[in-house]
Amino acid sequence: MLSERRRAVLSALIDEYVSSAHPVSSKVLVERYGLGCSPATVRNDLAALEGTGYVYQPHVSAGRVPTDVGYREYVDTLASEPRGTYTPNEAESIRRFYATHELEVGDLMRRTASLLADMTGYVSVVIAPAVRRSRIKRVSLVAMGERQVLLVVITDLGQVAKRFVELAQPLTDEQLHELEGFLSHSLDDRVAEEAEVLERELLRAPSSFRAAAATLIREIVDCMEEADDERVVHGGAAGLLKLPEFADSQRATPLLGMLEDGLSMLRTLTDISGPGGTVVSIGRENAREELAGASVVATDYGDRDASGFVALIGPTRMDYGRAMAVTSCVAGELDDAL
Amino acid sequence: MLSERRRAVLSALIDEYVSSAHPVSSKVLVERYGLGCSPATVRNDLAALEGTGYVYQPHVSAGRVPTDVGYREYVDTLASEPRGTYTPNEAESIRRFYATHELEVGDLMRRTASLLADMTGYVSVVIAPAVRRSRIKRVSLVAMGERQVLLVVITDLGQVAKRFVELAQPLTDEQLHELEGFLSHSLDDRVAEEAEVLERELLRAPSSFRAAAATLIREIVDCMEEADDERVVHGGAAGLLKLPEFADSQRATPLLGMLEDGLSMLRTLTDISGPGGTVVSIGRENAREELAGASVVATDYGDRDASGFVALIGPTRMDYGRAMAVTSCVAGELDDAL
DNA sequence: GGCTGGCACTCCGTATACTCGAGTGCTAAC
DNA sequence: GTTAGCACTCGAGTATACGGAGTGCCAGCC
Repeated sequence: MLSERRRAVLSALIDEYVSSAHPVSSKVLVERYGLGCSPATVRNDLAALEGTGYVYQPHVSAGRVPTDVGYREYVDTLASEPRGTYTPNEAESIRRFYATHELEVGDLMRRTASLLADMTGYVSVVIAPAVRRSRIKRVSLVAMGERQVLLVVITDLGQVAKRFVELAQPLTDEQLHELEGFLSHSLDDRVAEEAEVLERELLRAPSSFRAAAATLIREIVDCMEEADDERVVHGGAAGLLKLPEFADSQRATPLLGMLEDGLSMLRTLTDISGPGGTVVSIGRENAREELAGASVVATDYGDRDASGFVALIGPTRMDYGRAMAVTSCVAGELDDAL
Repeated sequence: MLSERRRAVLSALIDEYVSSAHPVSSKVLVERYGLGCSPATVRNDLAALEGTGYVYQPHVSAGRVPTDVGYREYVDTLASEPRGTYTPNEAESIRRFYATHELEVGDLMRRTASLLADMTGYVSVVIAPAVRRSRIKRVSLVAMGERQVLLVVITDLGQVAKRFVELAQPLTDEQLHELEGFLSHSLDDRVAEEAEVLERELLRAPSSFRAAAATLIREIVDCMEEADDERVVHGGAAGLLKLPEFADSQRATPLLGMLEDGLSMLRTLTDISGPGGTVVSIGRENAREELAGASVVATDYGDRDASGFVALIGPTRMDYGRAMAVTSCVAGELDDAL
């Protein structure tokens, strides 16, 4: 499809544009990227690349800028012939970052988000493993009033879901304790998603608190699902404004607004990424209008039991090679950490 | 000190500047604020106010803009003669917002932050009650490996502190269960701050796991203190960019950066606010450079057992009356909710 | 056929000059 | 102490001119 040199020209143009943020001229390409031909030749190639939609000219006497399609081509070639875009030192420092000590999931996510943002200057989004797919390890019932109980569910990853529950009938401390034991024991290693199974367990409950157990099992499932709404952590939002494409605050507002709404971030990212390693979604490829000028690089981590995503959001003029390398390296470390 | 009319002129000037964001002329003041005198007279007053440092002129042929000192004067008079700056409807809708249902503290904080930001358009910061001052209600120990234990502490407000702990010696499930019971029972209603008391409890522990109990009590205190680093919630950051003073992203970056660092927000706000109702810190009055162009309105809530802050951060050109009214109304609702 | 040097052309960004108008300070009169 | 009148200042907006960067195309060359 694309001749060897044209591919090289496109690649050089993108590299240059990524670092300079200015339309790239034929002269610069020849001077800095050793293409072994004259500017005039490169101009012919650029005209051809413009014909196929890979680049465009902001105005007649300007250099070329990559289009979303151009980036897509670039990324696809990149993926097939990966090259190291960070130093071994960086990989090593990521490794050391996670080696420090065993962390509880929430901490792990927060620190991961900071690490990603600090390393790249882009916005990072980290999605923790779904609580409703984690194995229940403990159910605690803490009496808070006459009929009020604080329900706390602890999972195998150390995640916690909690909620106040109003019981229909008051229970004595002993009953509550017994109920807690019953729930902890019979739900041990169970997953909220298999709700029917949980209901079945119920039949074994002593009749004295079967009604309360029924309420609680429903509440457990429900509050674990609700806890999932808060498994989105992000970092580096302030860094966004330092990038020229978001220096105009009008361009940045929609994205920052979206970032604040964890739930919509969650949906957007799950739409983009499947369980298939690193995924890149460029500019208008994104379904959401807020991401029209942005690209997302996402990598999944974990196994079927506990999985989530690690993502970077930057301008379409993003260092894709580096972003992909960093997210996959970090995802790999998360795999190990879990 | 300030003559009756000059005070009125300053007040009118600030009201006008707050809503228009443009330097205010003598003419506008007379026309819109019924000062009952001519523009020339107001000009004399303005010149006097400039002499005392309450207002300044960006350039010779511009109107006047309030200084930090001017705002301070305005706020102090405002505080002594409060006037309703939101409609009864709004107070009612705040009340209804909290009446919906009993919430766990984390949810309560998040929703409060959104409410404040939505109502005012400023950035909101909410600080949850200190975990280390809350009463312990339950200590859960969940075995995660040979010697690894997930420690979860639940407090009377439903807050949770957790951490992985590595025990020196492996314990059997029964020992762990017993230890959990011992800790839950002997630390019930205790506060992490009274660490010495906790240590004393230790002497009552059965010798079989006294060593483990010692480790755990230390970890409990420590992780409750650590949990306090994360009790800061904020909202409305994206709204900041819509304000003309932060439209230039260079001005917004430092503030947004600071907001991302929960710990430094916590310190800053605790420095500003004491346990004394609503506090206002204007522009350069703030110790931190990042807040030089911003004002903070903070109100404390809760009692000695469980207290925190509710704050709004906006430009110095802030609607102080409204901000103060809204924060204190919300703080009052939080008082009731806890 | 593909590559290259030369050249005319386009259009952006910047600088300069100019005008208009808003708002002031001052003065003199009430 | 207040006010009307007036000269003055300076910013914001508009028009104009200019230099330069970069292209497209053509003609010649390998």
